[in-house]
Amino acid sequence: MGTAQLTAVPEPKYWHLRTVLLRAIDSEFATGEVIPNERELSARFGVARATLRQALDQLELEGRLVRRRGIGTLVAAPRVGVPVSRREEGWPGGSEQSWQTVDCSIAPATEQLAAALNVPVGETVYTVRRVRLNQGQPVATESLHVPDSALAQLPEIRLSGTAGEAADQGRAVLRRLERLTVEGESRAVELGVAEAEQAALLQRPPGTPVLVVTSQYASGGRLAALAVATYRADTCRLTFGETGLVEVTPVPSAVRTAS
Amino acid sequence: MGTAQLTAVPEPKYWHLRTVLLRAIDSEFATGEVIPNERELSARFGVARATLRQALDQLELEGRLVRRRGIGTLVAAPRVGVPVSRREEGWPGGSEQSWQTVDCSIAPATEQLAAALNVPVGETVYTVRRVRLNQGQPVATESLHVPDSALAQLPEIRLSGTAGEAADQGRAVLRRLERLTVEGESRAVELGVAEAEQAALLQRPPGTPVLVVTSQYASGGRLAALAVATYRADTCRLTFGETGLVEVTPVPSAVRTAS
DNA sequence: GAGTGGTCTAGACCACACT
DNA sequence: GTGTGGTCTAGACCACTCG
Repeated sequence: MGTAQLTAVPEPKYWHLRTVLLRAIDSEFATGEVIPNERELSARFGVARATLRQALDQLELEGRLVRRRGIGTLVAAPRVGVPVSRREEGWPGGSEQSWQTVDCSIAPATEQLAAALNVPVGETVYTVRRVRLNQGQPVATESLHVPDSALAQLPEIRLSGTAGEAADQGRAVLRRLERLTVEGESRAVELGVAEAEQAALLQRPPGTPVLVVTSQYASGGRLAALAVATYRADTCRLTFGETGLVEVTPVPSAVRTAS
Repeated sequence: MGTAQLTAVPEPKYWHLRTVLLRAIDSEFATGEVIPNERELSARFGVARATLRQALDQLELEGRLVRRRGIGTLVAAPRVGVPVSRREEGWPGGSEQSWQTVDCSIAPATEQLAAALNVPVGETVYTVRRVRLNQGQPVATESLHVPDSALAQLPEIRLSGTAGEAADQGRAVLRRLERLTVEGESRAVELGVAEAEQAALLQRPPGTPVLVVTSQYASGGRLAALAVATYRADTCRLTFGETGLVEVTPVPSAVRTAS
């Protein structure tokens, strides 16, 4: 008991390591720089590689590190702010260049989907899949579900190009949606992980943490469309700026006052 | 090459395990039920315990499982929808019972905080810390930063009770804020991890994933307050319902059409 | 081929909750 | 005390990127 009261609260090694590494990457490394490899770091700190990796896992979840197989571990760039609230961004017709239609499928509503769209089971539902790009990199995927009955009052659109192509069909659905007057929209955000399909579109391995944004669009007193978008949690900060009155501050994630 | 094309894409074991376990908890277990312990599951599936734990980690991140030391691993309840957009919820004065003031500190703005609030370094800033409760359980913590200059035009409030108490002081600041007319607010959501202080308030271990909500409130053409709230990512689904026209659907997280 | 991160193993001990 | 999840170890091999 001679050395008592040292680290009276035995904080886990990996958590302490995270703190040490966080300070290091904040002060000694620049964005995009590679930090020493895992075997060297684990040796330097006198821990097993698995323990060191636990610390790196945390920092990666926080978006501070990026690990690339065969390359190394890099200091991540600050997260990019991605607007999701304004209709111009989330709804077809706005800054179109940020969304890119992948394909479209037509199928009768499953029980689950029918309940979410508030339509009878078996009703025809269009599903448009899109990818959102930011500076050339995919940051989100989206599945936009539109029941056929919501499009019924809208004029049909015939495409000039090769009809029948999946992506073209998706674009046709989007064009018709543009003519819809949206009276209300509500959104929900939660944490999820990307399954194989979405992970591939995001160019990330399965299990990648994502922010799942569920958007409901109301028109004519009913639910006209349901969008489920998954944003890369490591690189994205979702912004809901109703009014652009105040510029978005960088990231005061750990704002502390000396109390 | 006799057994070729079997599992041509060698999916990691832990990912496959996750899929199997997910199906199991969806079909064979009820909310709150404990699933077999890790040592038994790892034996049953013929994998090391660390590999099994990797699968459980994923499911816990998705909010499907809750692990309690000394107890076991339980099937988690569906995430609760937590409104964060409407002023009545996030701004003082609304449904007061959901937020509980912890304490308040007064300090000159640090460089970082000054930049975020757009005030000169050293200006007096009130910081009110609150905890948001949902059905008795803490779901979020918040630090609300208010520069003194934003309160200058508001009448002072003298408390009837024991003045000087930290929580009372916080409530006094909140009461004054209620009288402020807010013209604009913008929000950002990103993924983070809870540090020691916040983790304790949320009754979770450090490193717990959280959804960090940064809110800016504008008044009189300037930034009047900055709130940084951390919501438990495992139990919360943040809802941004501008208009309550459409009820929020359960969770169509993996809505798929047979394509 | 050399170096990197990703996966997996088979153990060990600890902290905690119940009985 | 017994059983649970939490941490940690010291290895091994694989998949990928590069020169």
